[in-house]
Amino acid sequence: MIRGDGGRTIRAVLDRICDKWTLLIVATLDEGCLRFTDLHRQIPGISQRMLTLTLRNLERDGLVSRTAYAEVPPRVEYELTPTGRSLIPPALGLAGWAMEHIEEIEASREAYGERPGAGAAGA
Amino acid sequence: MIRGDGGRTIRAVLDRICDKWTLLIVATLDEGCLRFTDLHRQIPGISQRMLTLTLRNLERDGLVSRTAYAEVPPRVEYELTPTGRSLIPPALGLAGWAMEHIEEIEASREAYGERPGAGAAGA
DNA sequence: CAGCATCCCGGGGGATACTG
DNA sequence: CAGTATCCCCCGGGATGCTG
Repeated sequence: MIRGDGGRTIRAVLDRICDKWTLLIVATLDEGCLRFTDLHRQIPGISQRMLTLTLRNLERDGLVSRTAYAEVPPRVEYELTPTGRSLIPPALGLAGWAMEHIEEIEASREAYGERPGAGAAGA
Repeated sequence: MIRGDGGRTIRAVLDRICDKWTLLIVATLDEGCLRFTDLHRQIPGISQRMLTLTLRNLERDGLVSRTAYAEVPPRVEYELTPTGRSLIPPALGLAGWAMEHIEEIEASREAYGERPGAGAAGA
């Protein structure tokens, strides 16, 4: 179950992969080998700072491999490791759920606040 | 696929359910109806502030229902809605992955830094 | 018991500028 | 091109205290 041994273990991993960008990067790398700039372009809102940091973490955790080619115009390619690729299916599961339910979630959020009696407790 | 329509839609939902506490709370509520204090105790690290806020968001998004009993010792019960319950399976998928791979992730993290040639680029 | 208000700090993370 | 370093602001989120 999700909470595992008191939630500790799972929390650790969840904290790691559930940040703002990790899943997006992993998902993007599902396409295959990509260079830094490619990733940067394919992931709209990300800053190169966060891209770098997140990639470093992913590399450190063994989910992504980094290959630098010592060429004059530097080229660095990022690719999912087998472990990283194994994250794709469950990530797809979550993404699937997200896509299936986003509309009712947003509808519910709209409705909220119109509540009879709900004091609309500030932001 | 994960990135959906350019990543926008999915990002929205992911940002919502991937925060530090949401999945833990949903997981805990999988047990059934729980009162505020019960939740507070079952989720070790959480502050009542974050518990309240996260519950409010979950309620707002229609994943959790809140029932307040107008009794003298106030009693409020939280329960997963059908939508909320539908999140359990994919969440379990992710949790399963986390449990299966946490060891190699932590091992990989240990190994990192010992890299031959890796300039140990500061923090 | 449930939970809102307030204070306050750390750090997540964007923008910008510089380097190999 | 692929980063790194710096500045700096914002807000996540813990601690505490008060109310119904």
